[in-house]
Amino acid sequence: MPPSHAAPLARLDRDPWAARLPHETRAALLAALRPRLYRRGEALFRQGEAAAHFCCLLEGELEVSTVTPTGRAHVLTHLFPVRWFAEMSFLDGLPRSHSVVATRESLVAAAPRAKVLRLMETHDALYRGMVGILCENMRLLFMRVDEFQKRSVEALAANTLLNYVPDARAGAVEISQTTLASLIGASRQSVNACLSRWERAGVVARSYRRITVTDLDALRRIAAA
Amino acid sequence: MPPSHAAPLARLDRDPWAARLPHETRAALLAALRPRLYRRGEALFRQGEAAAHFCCLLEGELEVSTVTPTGRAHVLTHLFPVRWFAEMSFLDGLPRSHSVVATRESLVAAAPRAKVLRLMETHDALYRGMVGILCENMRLLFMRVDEFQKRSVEALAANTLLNYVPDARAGAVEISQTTLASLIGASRQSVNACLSRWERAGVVARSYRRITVTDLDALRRIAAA
DNA sequence: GCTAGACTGTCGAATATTTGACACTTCCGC
DNA sequence: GCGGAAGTGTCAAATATTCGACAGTCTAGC
Repeated sequence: MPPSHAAPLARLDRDPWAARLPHETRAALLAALRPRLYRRGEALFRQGEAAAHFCCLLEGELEVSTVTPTGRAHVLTHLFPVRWFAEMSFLDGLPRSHSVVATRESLVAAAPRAKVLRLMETHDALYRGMVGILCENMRLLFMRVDEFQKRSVEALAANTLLNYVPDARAGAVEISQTTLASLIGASRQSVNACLSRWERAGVVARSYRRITVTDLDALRRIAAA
Repeated sequence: MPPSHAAPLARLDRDPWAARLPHETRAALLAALRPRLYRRGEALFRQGEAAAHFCCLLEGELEVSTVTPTGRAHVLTHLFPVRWFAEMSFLDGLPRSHSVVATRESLVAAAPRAKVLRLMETHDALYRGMVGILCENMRLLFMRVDEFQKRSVEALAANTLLNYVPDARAGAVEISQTTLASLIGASRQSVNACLSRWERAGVVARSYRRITVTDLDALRRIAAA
């Protein structure tokens, strides 16, 4: 489905975070947002750049990644709409810790940092709201670290897949095996072998760039093991 | 060295975070802090409890851990003085995500949440300062996730050790191999084998509950590999 | 519609890691 | 000072994972 050009910010009407802001604050923030369409593969910003915007993904999908000092790129996670992001750099003013790239055509609304900072001077709720987003993301990150203390590809793949299921339609997670492997830092072959085993057991179905979860409970059991 | 009972909060004189607060704000926060001595093994609070305090470790060492739904305990990290903590639960008011236990006799100053919240109403710098701590810790956590995308015990152990070196005296990291293994989610035997190899190569020296790094550059090279 | 580039499925050999076992050491608390 | 709990060093067998290779499939973009 192509992103809607007519009323780009319309999707924010149903965003629970924005809804919790005072009416006037919310209106002021929305007025500062500038929507922009990104093509597949296009970068929103790169690791190391200065924080310049507070952003919201309205449609599409974004990939958050880092390059290690040695040059290898690691995918941290993917973002799905509606999702506010880039709040950490915004709040502490330090350079971006990650690169963000559109993995498909995506609609992103961005508010310039200077403008939002000025807004915050009079709208305290905006600052507090952003801290709320930060806390939420930090709790997710803690869960992520927890998952990594299981080292088997089986458990890691199951956990990662489960994290993506909420953003999937009908249990079909649109992710390549190669990317899934990169998310957990394993080789694509071992991930493939794992999925192959699961398919034989009737837990998932594989197809090109897509994994369909057919037995969610079984997957959960594998993830917990 | 036994914690000093005379002027427990004296160590905060040289804490850079507190120093950055406005004089009056800093004084008000310090007035709200109540120092308490914890014995080895004693818990400050448990995962799932309500946020009740904003805390600062003055002396000793704390262990941050979770219990997974299956009941297995995982060590997330250790805290060393001077270190403010418990800011996430404080800011979002949600239950503690981790348990915190003293691994040796430790001096901790804690300020009741209600009192600090009241303080924040008039001292905005306190709120902003706490958000600064949160951002800092989140960036550390991001680095942690990054490290986990290397899966070899060798690289994980090296990275973890490097993280602990700044808190060590003369390169001697006081940590049991068993705990190190739990930090990276590997078996103690493979960690031991790894350390044994490093010792033969002259990178570290092993002794009871202590690992002394003798060739920091070599360790860094291993961590990056 | 074609085609280059990306993704998948699978193999065997080479490594790395876990597991269970056992003897030994260190140190904390009584 | 002693006893028990916790930690260490090492082993061999069983598993799990990586790596290199190769043939085949899919699809975005021209």
